Amino acid sequence: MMAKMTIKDMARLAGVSVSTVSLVLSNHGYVSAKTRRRVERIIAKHNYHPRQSARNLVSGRTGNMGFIISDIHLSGTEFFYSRVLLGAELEARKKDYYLLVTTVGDTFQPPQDAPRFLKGGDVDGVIIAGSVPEELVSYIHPLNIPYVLVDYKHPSIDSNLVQIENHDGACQAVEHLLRHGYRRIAFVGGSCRHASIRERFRGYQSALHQAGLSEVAQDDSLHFLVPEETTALIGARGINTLLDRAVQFDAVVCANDTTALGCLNALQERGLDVPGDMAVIGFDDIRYATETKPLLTTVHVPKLELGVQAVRLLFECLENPGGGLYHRSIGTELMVRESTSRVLAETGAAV
Amino acid sequence: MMAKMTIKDMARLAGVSVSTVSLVLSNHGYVSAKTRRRVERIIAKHNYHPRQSARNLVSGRTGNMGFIISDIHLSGTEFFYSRVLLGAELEARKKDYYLLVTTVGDTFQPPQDAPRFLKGGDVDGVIIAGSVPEELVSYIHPLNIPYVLVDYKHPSIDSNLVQIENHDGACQAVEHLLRHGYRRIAFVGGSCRHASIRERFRGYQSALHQAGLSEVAQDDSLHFLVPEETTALIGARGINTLLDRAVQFDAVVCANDTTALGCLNALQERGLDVPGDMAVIGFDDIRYATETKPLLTTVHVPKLELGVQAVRLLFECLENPGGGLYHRSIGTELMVRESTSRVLAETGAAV
DNA sequence: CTTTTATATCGAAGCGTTTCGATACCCTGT
DNA sequence: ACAGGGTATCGAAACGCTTCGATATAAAAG
Repeated sequence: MMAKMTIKDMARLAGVSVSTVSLVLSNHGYVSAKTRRRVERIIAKHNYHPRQSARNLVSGRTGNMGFIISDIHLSGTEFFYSRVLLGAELEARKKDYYLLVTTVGDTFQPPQDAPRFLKGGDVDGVIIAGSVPEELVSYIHPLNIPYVLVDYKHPSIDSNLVQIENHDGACQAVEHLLRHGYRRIAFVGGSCRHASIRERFRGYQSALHQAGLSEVAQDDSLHFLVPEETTALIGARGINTLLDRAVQFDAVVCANDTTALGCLNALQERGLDVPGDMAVIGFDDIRYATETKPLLTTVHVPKLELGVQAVRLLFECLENPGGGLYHRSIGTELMVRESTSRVLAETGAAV
Repeated sequence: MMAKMTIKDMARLAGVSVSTVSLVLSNHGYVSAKTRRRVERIIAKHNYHPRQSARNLVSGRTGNMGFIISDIHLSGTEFFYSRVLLGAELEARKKDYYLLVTTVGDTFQPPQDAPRFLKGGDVDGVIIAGSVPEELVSYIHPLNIPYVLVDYKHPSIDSNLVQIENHDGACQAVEHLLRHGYRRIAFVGGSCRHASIRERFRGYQSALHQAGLSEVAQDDSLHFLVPEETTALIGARGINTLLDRAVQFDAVVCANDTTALGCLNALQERGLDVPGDMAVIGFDDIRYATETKPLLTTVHVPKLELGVQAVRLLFECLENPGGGLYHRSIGTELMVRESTSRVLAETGAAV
């Protein structure tokens, strides 16, 4: 169609200088109301938009932020990080930033596998969502580019962090079960190398301690923890393992919802009723939690909010360079649904 | 740390002109082996990388492609489009392109809701994954910017397309069921406004026709189709509706795996055995298909490949402007697992 | 009525690249 | 010995924008 309009064209058409048009655009210096109107009309009429690359060139910033996620997390396990991405996008959009999304595999060779935007300096900051190879963090850290980790933590490097209150969430879960009369509470989960999962397990333990049930908290025959990525299969295997051990338990806290789904299936298959014979509680509140039978009681994690806060935090780093590290904790909320309502069910029956 | 290195610094350090460094970088004109080596050493030593915005400014291109996906698809339903995104990213990376990811809601008001990168001309092309508001396509189409639709089609506007061979896939599914002796085959699905789902339904019908079972293909009491987005709940509702109609059927083809999961759950709850009493077959081959009990037989859709092809197609458009429209069809593959293996099960029992 | 001060506009430099001639060299072939 | 062509290098313009003075006018202050 027509050639690309530039700021020069706008200036010519409006009968003013290029600088004036720029001032109108940026709302910076002095421009008379009359001139401003005229320029704005011309701009609107020709649907002119400044070229970002030109702006970037002079401003030195890029207007981009990198979003790194492991390929497994993006598309392999659950919707969790997609929602974090969505939240980040929405927030970045507000500040007119673009998200450059890239993925990393589970191995990471420093120079080759590094996202291009890091080498090229094409981003002003980076968000890393979920667990990634440690080497990635070690690589980025000395790069002197602001970055924030979401739901992940490097074992030795201190970074900007947006975290879930996993400990507290797991406590809520256990306390809920205790309130409903469950006492022998098991824990099932995969991915125990992930800090979040470990925190959940600790939260589970400390809530039991608090309640004077230390023998349950300590009883490893009630705990199924494996290093593999969490899948429904892991959950099923966990439940079956515990049941085959012939230990007594009447409830199970799962490391996340995916695991819980596996538990639900396995229990159903073995003819056990949930929540009649056994309560099941998840963590994350992914969508399937509301599509199971029975509906899954779980600890809701505000995933969008994680993304939003990550972006906000990153902006704070940008505006305040050398301002130390920030940590942000995002609270959880217990969603009571059907998989734990033994008491409610009984009450219901009594009515 | 140290200030940003520029091409000038490299030139100075290597004792050559800026243009020579540029020539080395781009591998274009004549550079003596000796000079090239020297320049390359300096570049490597200082870890210099050309600023993308400067390059873009002069080249006129942006090095970005837009990736638009509805927020529902990104994080609401299934992993399907996340994998398309992943495939697209991997392919774009090969050509040194960045993906600018953005989402659209289910309503779309032309100027305000339009992705910024479209207005600002910050992308060289656009990929649209999954169904989006029609207005989005109407908006982009006249913009004179190459775009390709993945697994979606505007009702009246002709676009570059990457499509799934839905019709064929559904035929494969039905033929598989027929081979295994199933005859009264139902169809359950949501989102029937989506072209892909409709094609699957048509494929289902035409395979039945081929087999001389037109009365099944035409019998609407065997078909459950609703306009809502597909969820497991829809699948459960579908199965229950059909069963409550008291029509005879021994197999069900689902519009996608999510629906199939709902069917599986509902059937189990009603005490029906799969595949003993009823075969269930899905479409898409999402990860949960391999985590159900029984494992779900389904039509595999190569999701990564959809993304890869979309990017390739977009590049063809870029290299060949005004070269007409391209259509690409991606084939499917039947994954026979447990939910349809009545014959195999019988055989197994007989052994 | 002159001196400040605030307001309005503009020209030009500069951001970091690529690319288009221009220049200079060294061979070859005649 | 000289035209011509391949090789090697460079200077300068251009890409589209922001921003820093400079200049000019009008309003406020002395």
